[in-house]
Amino acid sequence: MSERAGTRILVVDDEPNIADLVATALRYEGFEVETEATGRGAVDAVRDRNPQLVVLDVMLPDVDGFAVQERLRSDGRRVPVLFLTARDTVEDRVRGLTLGGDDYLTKPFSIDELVARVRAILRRTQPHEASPERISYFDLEIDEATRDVRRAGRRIDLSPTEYVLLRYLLVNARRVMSKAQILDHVWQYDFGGDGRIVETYISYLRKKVDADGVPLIQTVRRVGYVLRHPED
Amino acid sequence: MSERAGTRILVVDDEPNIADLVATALRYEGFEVETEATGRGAVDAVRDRNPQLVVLDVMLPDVDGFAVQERLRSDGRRVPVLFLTARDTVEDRVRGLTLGGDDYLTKPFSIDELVARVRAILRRTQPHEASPERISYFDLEIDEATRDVRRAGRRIDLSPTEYVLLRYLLVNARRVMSKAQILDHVWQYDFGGDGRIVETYISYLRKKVDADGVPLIQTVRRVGYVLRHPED
DNA sequence: CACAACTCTCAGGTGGCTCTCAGCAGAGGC
DNA sequence: GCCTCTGCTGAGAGCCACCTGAGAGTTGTG
Repeated sequence: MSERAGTRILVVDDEPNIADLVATALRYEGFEVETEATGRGAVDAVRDRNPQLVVLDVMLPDVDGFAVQERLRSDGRRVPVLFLTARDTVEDRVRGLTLGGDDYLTKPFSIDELVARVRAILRRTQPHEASPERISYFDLEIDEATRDVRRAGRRIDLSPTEYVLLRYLLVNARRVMSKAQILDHVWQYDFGGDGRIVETYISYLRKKVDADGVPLIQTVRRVGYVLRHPED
Repeated sequence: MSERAGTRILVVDDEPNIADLVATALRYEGFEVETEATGRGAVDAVRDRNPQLVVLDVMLPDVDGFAVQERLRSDGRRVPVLFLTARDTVEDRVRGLTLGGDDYLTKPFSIDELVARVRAILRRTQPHEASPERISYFDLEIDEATRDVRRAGRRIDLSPTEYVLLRYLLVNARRVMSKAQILDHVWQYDFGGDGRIVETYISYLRKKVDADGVPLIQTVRRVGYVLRHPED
């Protein structure tokens, strides 16, 4: 975490709610974050502050995100970009993005997914930056690169939502997370339903992860859920 | 990757988009890349920087690519060249190129094909450069030199696109690749369609590659495709 | 010029994933 | 022990990602 203290990230979105949401989440992860609302401001901010990564909305009021990237390129800046796009804008204009270490995420996204992408990009561009590809607790392990999930060496198949939920619990192993926290991190930020969906997905996970072996997914009544060994 | 860190490549194209595309892709592979937009600039850059390989557009505003090559030869430079040509130009003038360690690629090309050619040339000219001609996973193997594809020893016939797609999955075995990534790397850079073509070609590949034996080409719903043994 | 190979589009069908809901079980308070 | 509240889980609806066969258009070849 402390290695991350010097890592500057610029977040560019004209919706203050989204910019705040993303900035807050990234600051909590230990990054230094600044926000901009316009393409023009983004170009200036990159010049001034020289961030290691830009989170960039494609739909901006003045210059669109792709133009901002080209501007940065022609400036000779090699800063990698994580684009935020609407679902229907994606297919056609995203071509070529994944070549240079850039990536994209469709709105609405989940915070945990955003953080995971940010980490993945920084891992590629700053290899010395310590942020492990493998996360494990007891006999449960996740490989971020291959999306492999293993319990005692045996491979487990998870759906996307199940995977993000388990990763969230694993990263916060031994810490009780409330249903509200889980909803905020794992589900898309515009999710309208209530916390009962978390119960459902916990149930799915238990069937797959805790099927054999000690149960690692624990309920803490009226508080939330933890990933923890019963005797730990 | 680290052996490649000292390998300098010069990219010469007067269209900035193409030069950027190629440079970005090669940098991502770990090469040191510089770009030039003119034949004259290319000759100077080769003198100054002494690259191990030149990627050279045949159609340049001032001196054409072949003339640049002759100029380099008469300078006593033995640097190998990968020519980029339009489909309808100069099929005849390109013949005989492969004798000198050179090669060519017709525009529009796919990034993965370009990278493969670059690797092949460097393999020939810098034999110590570690980059295997054979790539294999489980009982599936391909030979880059002969374009042989074998499953459990049995030869498999693939169309050009099928081959590039399979090679991409094979190089990234056990890693889930999104349709966007596949499109960016495997299809020609000017392809206008959407990701459904990937589904079609995955279907073709399955019929040929996974016809007998365990299915290696796996769908990860809402994420992408992987080449992976089911129990691995 | 006919034929074969290849690329790409499209539409119908299928199944996986997400989410809702209701009934049940277990924990904790009294 | 009884009651209430919280959480668990099976069933199922709806959506949409994906699969595949058919065919059109193009290019290469004998």
